[in-house]
Amino acid sequence: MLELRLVQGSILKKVLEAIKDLVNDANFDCSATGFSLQAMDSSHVALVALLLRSEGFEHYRCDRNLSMGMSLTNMAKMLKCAGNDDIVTIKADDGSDTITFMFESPTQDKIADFEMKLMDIDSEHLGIPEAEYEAIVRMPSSEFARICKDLGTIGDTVVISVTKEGVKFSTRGDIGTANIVCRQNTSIDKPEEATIIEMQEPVTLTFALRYMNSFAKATPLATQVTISLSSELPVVVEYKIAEMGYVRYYLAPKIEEDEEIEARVETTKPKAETKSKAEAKPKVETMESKPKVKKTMSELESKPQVDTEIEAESKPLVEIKPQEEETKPQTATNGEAEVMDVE
Amino acid sequence: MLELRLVQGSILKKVLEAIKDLVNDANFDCSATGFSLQAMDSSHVALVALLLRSEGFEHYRCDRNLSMGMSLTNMAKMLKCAGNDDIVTIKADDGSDTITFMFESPTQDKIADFEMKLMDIDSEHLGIPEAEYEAIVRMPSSEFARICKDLGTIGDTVVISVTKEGVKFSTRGDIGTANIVCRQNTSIDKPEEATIIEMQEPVTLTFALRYMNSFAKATPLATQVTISLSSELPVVVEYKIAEMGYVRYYLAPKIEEDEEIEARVETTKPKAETKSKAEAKPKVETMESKPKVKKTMSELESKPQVDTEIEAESKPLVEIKPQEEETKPQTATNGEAEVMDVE
DNA sequence: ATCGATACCC
DNA sequence: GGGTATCGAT
Repeated sequence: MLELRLVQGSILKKVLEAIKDLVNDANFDCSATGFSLQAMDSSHVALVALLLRSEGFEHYRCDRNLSMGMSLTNMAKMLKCAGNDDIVTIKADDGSDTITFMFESPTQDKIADFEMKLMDIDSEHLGIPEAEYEAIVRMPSSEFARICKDLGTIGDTVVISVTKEGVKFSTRGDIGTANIVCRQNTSIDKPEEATIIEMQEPVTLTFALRYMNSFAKATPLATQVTISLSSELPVVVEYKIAEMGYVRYYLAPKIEEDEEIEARVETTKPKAETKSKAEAKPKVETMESKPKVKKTMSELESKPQVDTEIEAESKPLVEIKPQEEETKPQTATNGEAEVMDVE
Repeated sequence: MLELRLVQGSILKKVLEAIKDLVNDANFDCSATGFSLQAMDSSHVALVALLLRSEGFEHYRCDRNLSMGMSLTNMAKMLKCAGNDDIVTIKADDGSDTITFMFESPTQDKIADFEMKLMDIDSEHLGIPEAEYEAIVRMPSSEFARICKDLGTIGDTVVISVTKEGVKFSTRGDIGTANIVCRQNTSIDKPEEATIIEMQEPVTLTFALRYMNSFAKATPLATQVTISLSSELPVVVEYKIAEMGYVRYYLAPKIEEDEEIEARVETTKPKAETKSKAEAKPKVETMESKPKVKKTMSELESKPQVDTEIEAESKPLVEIKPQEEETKPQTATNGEAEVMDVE
């Protein structure tokens, strides 16, 4: 028996808007600790981790650990039917293959319940390491979203450089180039507008704007976003959910090549294990971009699904593997099992 | 070396929104006088003239006259990346084939620079005559925009009639007819809402609503619009830009035929010199409109490009020529050189 | 079908 | 000025 009552139902609505573009189907894990999810995006390039701690719910009953496979698309559809001020209750009976979402209007004059079929999703629980980051940038989430959106109109990738002066976002595209520098500012009176940089080491990394813009869908969840960067590690983009937990996105950096190296790569065929695949949806653009060897965070070491372990604070390994661009699902090019069978 | 600093950067954003629909590529001319542009719309029917006087800039440095060809589409894209409160600086080095737009947030915490390639646009500088107009209507720009939009849902052309009582906008379409009369009102307390008519002679002229609605994109630039009308002259629709200059649109009137004449024209093939051409982008609309003989302001006497002459106050001739609907570029039907080579 | 742009409302 | 909703484009 599962019964989770969330007074601020809009949080769940926003959470689904924040992840449904990236992940179509996923298992929600429910334990005494909280309600959580962890999934690779459908192209196996990025990873989403959600945690809603039990303390954040008005009422939280979870008799035994459950892993419930859901279509996030359909779940989002149902949650859209909840008013922003509605109280949302999630219910599931033991052994049931459905889940129920209940929406109560603030006045209690309207009570709705939506039942959704669960699905069997074969995923393994991924371990995500705690890591030390060379630079952590904290900035207004809306500003980060605006920058990613703007740069996305110019180019496909963003180079993020952190120095102690500030953080620079750069891109380059057919129509020109763009650089946006945000200086550190400890806005004391308006902490929501602060930009704070904790930096051990200057870092410069490159990422696909396409994913950054997907991550930015979480903007309504938090006024601030935290971007944690280290060379050779996936970036972590985190939106804290007040009193409850977070949505975190992980994305492996692309290997940045300067022009010369790029030229060399052209003649050197990408090796098999780099899994260079054609981009699934080549944008209609000058296809001048040479094939590049990219790094991917494709396979995370899968942790045996001991249980429906909630805490993401466990510390297994993350292997950085060569990155592929968005791939057609399951055209596995090596013998390793894919992390998820569901795309 | 060019460096223009505009504190109210939103003006430039609005200017581009106001002209980019009409003109795809154009030369910006920069001289000690100011920053200006003059271009025919892509179908060579309407003309846009922009002037931003140097006095309106916080800092204005223009060592020598420059004519810089830009893709207005791309320039608009970049300016969209500026915040509405940003300070915008335009920079170009001598001999450089790029231009840089710098955006500074009001707090100076965010500084962006966007570099755009210039293009070589073969345009001649058009002379625009100062003319006496039989009637000048000054009215709220939003009201004018609303009228054009509304009439555009009913018909394709608007008949503007000015009498001393007021100005009447009329149209006729498949579903019926519409007449909107605006009476003169010298709103003293709210001058922005005034409608003022200066009239020597009653005037009635007909214009394509399609263009009027493009002109109305400039509405955010000014609370009032000025419409200057004379029989046989292109209408001038002017939006003043506070402290800086203006955006002016010129459009030749159509020859208005009543039903009987129209019927006759149907049987009478339009003469060669009327240059009736197929509409380049036939909107998905009931193509019942019979071919009509229209007047065009297609060829303005081109003034030799003495220099990057800024002032539009020079007074060459405008020849009123039979109007064509939007044409495929450069299917010239007579020996005269087209005014612009770039479409 | 999805995304982006635009128009309207708060 | 921001958010939402609708419409058009890809």
